[in-house]
Amino acid sequence: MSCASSERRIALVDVNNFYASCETVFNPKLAGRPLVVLSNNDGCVVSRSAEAKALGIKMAQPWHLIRKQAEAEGCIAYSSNYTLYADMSSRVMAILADMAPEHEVYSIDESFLDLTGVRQPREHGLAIRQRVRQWTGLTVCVGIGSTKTRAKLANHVAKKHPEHAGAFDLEELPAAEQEAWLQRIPVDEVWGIGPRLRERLQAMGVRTALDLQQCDPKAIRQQFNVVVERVVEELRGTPCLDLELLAPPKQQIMCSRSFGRAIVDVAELREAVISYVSRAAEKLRQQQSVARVLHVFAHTNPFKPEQPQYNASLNIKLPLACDDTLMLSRYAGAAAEHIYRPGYAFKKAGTMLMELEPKATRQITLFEDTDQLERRARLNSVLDRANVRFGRGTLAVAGAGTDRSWRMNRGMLSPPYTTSLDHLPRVGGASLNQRIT
DNA sequence: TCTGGGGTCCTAGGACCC
DNA sequence: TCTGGGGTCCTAGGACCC
Repeated sequence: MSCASSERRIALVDVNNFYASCETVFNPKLAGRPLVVLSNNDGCVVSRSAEAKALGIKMAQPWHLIRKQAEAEGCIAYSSNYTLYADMSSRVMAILADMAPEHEVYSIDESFLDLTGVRQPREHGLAIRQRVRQWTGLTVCVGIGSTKTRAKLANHVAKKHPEHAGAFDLEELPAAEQEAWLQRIPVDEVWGIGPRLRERLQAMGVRTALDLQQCDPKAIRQQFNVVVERVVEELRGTPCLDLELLAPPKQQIMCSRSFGRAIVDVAELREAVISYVSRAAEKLRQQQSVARVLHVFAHTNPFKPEQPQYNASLNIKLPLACDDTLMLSRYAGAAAEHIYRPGYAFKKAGTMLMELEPKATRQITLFEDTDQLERRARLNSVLDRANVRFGRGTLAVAGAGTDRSWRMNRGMLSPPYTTSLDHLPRVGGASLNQRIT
């Protein structure tokens, strides 16, 4: 007995040009203009409006190399405003959660929805699109398929072919039409096929998504590995990847940054590393884990090969797994001093917390001072609450420095429109805040 | 002056053991 | 002359994703 409605249907919903679109929502004058959002330190292009794409601006291009030309063509650049994007993301995700029984938040702007059993999946996709647009001002595309990989492909079609109105269901088509679409899609547009695999596949004559789908999975496993084999199976409609409804806890937590200017002083390197490990510890406590290993690294600017280069890192096994900012800061500071070498211009440093385990089942050691641990836990919780309520960095360990002139550059940052009363958009000349006060 | 940050999974190969 | 073999664990590095 075949019952169409019981077949697995996965939708991939993603926001078009997410960061650039967030900026436009709050500054409508930007609509229709070429606009890019830059990575930290205003380094690379990480999001582009349709008009910026039309100018030929590519993802990940260093801004300083294309700035002159782009600005001459009327392109506007913004520094990335993650506070704003994270808030907009949670609004979109709340809508999606409401429109499907189960969904997986896959990234800041993408979500997989389970539409199995929905009678007209594509119509539902259009409804999702309509609601997100109305409630947030953002535009999403919806791709529907029997596996995650096919949903991704369908999403690609929805984005590239406006005649589908932003929602495309691969499975509602007859087999011949499905194949025709797959044949139009280059193999490296398939989820999981990057530049290296594309090269190897092309050498074998596998150029399109259809070519890859028609490969023998077992042969692919022989020549590549189990990951590529799963891609082929998913393309053929055999699910290998399930929806992950609950995000599993991270296995490692990293915080690293490039500096706004090079650091030559050990005291500054120490400050930077301590401020990064503080942030990492905050994330660690958020997921209620403790870390057993701390990794600290720093390096010079690889893009300046004429300058002396130095790459250093240190792994520290902690005496007990912990989530304590003060303790982690002490070790991170010592590590920074240990890897520091005079005579080098450091451009980037970072910390990683590894070998994480749930705090609840942490192994207790024989000699630990329980009272001290409890006092520290209370201190960290005050730290976290203050920083949530009054903004990141309100309370910090002194070792993280107060001047921080090495901090990243964000010269073109938009206001935190949605998360600060002071920056609510103004209507009729007066902000809500002014009326309140 | 100016080139991001944060993750995951898999594999190969070495160390070590019996 | 002739120099095992299999298992496990760990780590580094590759490849991918957004």
